[in-house]
Amino acid sequence: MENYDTSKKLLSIYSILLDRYGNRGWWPADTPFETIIGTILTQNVSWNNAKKAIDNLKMAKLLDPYILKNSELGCISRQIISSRYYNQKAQKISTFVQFLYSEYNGNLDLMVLEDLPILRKKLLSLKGFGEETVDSIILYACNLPIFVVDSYTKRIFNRYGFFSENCQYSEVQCLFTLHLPKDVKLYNDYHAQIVNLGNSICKIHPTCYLCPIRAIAPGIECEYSKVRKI
DNA sequence: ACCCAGGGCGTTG
DNA sequence: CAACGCCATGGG
Repeated sequence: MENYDTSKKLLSIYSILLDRYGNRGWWPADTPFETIIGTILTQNVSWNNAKKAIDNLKMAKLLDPYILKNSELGCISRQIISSRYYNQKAQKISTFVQFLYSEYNGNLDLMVLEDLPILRKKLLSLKGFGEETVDSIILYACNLPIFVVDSYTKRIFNRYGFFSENCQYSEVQCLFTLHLPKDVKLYNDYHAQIVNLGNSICKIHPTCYLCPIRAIAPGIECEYSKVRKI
């Protein structure tokens, strides 16, 4: 937390969101394995669509590493059509469970013991697993401290003037990790609050992602010059 | 009929 | 490396 002002602002924004929306209780899943499947299925699709796909996998008794490892791709993709890009996502699920067995004997508890930077590098090497998905797995399934960045995070905090447009994932991630205490609970709920904000913003104000924060956070100003059409 | 959701990869210039 | 096209559902 080298820059006190930035730390103060970020903590202040979180505090306001927490007061207003309450702890989001992420990730919405029964098990860490379900969380991981969820991170794959929710790529560029609404959670509603991803959730349906997970429910279908459950009903088909497929939501299990061993079962999935021995399932045909078509068998998996049939159950996850609602999640969009279902063929690619079936492949990603298959890729992960094969990785889980080859590296950790199919045991997530062993994966969690891995050194964080090494685990991150290994997961990033899997086809279809980019930074956001990998960090979501590490934070929400492994409960290890890494800050997750998504398009909402970039959009919202860019408009607060925290960084320039078209910034790299790592730049945004550093903003949070350098200025917030390294706390899994905080990382967990902060990202959840941002997503919640992104999901609910349009209902509050159709043209400005910042207004809800601004409305509840006097003193933290929205840069309207940067506001464009959603 | 639009629009866009809790991305990532491969291919261009 | 940025700017695309591609993948290919469902709710508003």
